[in-house]
Parts: sequence; C-alpha cells; structure tokens
Amino acid sequence: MPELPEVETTRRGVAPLVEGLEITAINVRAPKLRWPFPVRLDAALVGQSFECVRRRAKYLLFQTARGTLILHLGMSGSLRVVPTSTPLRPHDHFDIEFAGGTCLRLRDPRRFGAVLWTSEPPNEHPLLSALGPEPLSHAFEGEHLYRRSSGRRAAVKTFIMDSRVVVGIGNIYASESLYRAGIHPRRAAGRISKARYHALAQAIKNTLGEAITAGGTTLRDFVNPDGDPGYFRMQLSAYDMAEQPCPRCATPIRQVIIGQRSSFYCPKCQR
DNA sequence: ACTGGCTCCTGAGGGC
DNA sequence: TGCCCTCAGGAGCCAG
Repeated sequence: MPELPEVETTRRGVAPLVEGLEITAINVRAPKLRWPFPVRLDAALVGQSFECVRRRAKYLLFQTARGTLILHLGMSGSLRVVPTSTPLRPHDHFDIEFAGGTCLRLRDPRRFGAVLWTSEPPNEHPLLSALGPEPLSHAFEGEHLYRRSSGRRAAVKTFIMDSRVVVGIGNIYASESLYRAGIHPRRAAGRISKARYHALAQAIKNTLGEAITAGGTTLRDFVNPDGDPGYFRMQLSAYDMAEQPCPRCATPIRQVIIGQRSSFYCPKCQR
C-alpha cells in the first residue's frame, strides 16, 4: 500500500532511469484503472521524453515538453523499469517504452491507481488544485493544523488524512503519528491545543522522514527485473499492533474503526 | 463548510 | 485440501 514515503522512494528510484530517454511506444492492457486511460496517450508521448519526475502528494508527475503524465499508484500499484522483453506478470497494465530497450511498467492488481494526462501546469489539474501543503515542507507546521482545525468536530485522525488539510498521510502513518504525539485518534480536531498540534506536525515529519530514509535501501530494486519494489516496512509502534503491548507503557494497543478505517492507539498514552 | 458513507477491485486470511 | 466469506485500503464523489 503505497503511502507517501513509498511514492517518494518510487520517484527517486524511477527518475534517473527514465529521464531524458526518448519514448518510443505506449502499451495499455486494461481499459481503465480508477478512470479510463487518456485517449491518444501515444500521440502525446511518443517521440517525447521526460524532462523530470516530480511528486505532488501521492501523485507522480512525469513532465514532457508538451504536458505532464500524472500517475497515482492507488493502494496496490508499483512501478519498475525493466527491459522491454521482460515477460508480463499478471496485472502489468501499462508500459512506457524507451529507446534503448527499457520500459517503465506499472503493475496494479486492484486498479485503484490512475494514469492521467494534462497539457496545463499539473498544479492546475482539478485533482491537484485544492491540495494542502506537503507534510515535509516548511509550509506545514503546527500553526497550520491549528488554524485549519478551528471549529471542526471530526476526529483528528480523519482531519489529518484530509488531503485539503495536508497531503500524503495515509492510514498507517496517521495512526503512527498520533501515537508518537500522544493524541487520541478520536479526539475532535477543533479541541486540540496549538502546542499539541506542534507536536503532531513534528511527529508527522519525523515519521514520514524516517520512512523515506528506510526506503532508500530499496532503490536498487527498480533496476532488478525480477524483484519487486518491495515496499519497506519501517518499525511501527501502533499500526497493526492490536493487543500487542504499547512500547512505552505496555498497555495493550487498541483497534477501533474511525471513518471506516482501522485505527490503532494506546488508550493510556494517547488522550 | 463539514461530515460521514459509498465506491472502485482483488488478494489474503479465517472458518469450516 | 478447498471453498466461501469478509475485510482491507486511497481518495474522489455525493448526499445530508
């Protein structure tokens, strides 16, 4: 399940292997992922090359001179750069072939991912235009969370997973960050002090930052034709630890559903 | 302006 | 062993 650190790791792994190469062909093997593939994608891309690969939230942005390919990994998507002759595996839905004999191959068993095209600046795309700040940027700190939370009665966990508030915090890192900050995931967002939001923002930055660092070791897998990107599993304290002892106080971690999502917290450490 | 619920899809895991 | 059922999850979308 690609969270922001996995998407960033993917970007870092893929970018140096595709930037500057001439695109020679596009292969689409599924009618749609989350949405239909763009029509005439080959006309837009063939003969072009990717000038750079950037990331906004969990969207990967492959920029050409004509426009930008927007790619989302959904929850089961993964990208590899392999020789074009590499046999297809199930759910290999999409290839971009390059001169030189390699291709960028998207696999996505659950097809929650997306491939889109825009000739406008990508930040003006409807899916990107209303997004909140990047969690690892200076624009994101406790003050921002505190301001945005004013009057909101939704659970703080739901609040920090809202991409209009801050992007890239999925279910795992939401639980984990709230655990680190000692905040109960069900607490109403509007009833948390500024000081505690500062702690939460720092916890989010630390958690995501550490995960990206941990992911660095998987970068080489992007050139291994047989390997999977193998999404790294950093040390988690709360997520998926139901009934396990809290690392801080040994109270059993509790699992509850918040906003249709499994959530994990320590009933003693988190208030 | 918010909030909560629904939806897409398939693999994994539990129960029998 | 094998089948069936349930659940998980990112995030857009819609209704209240």
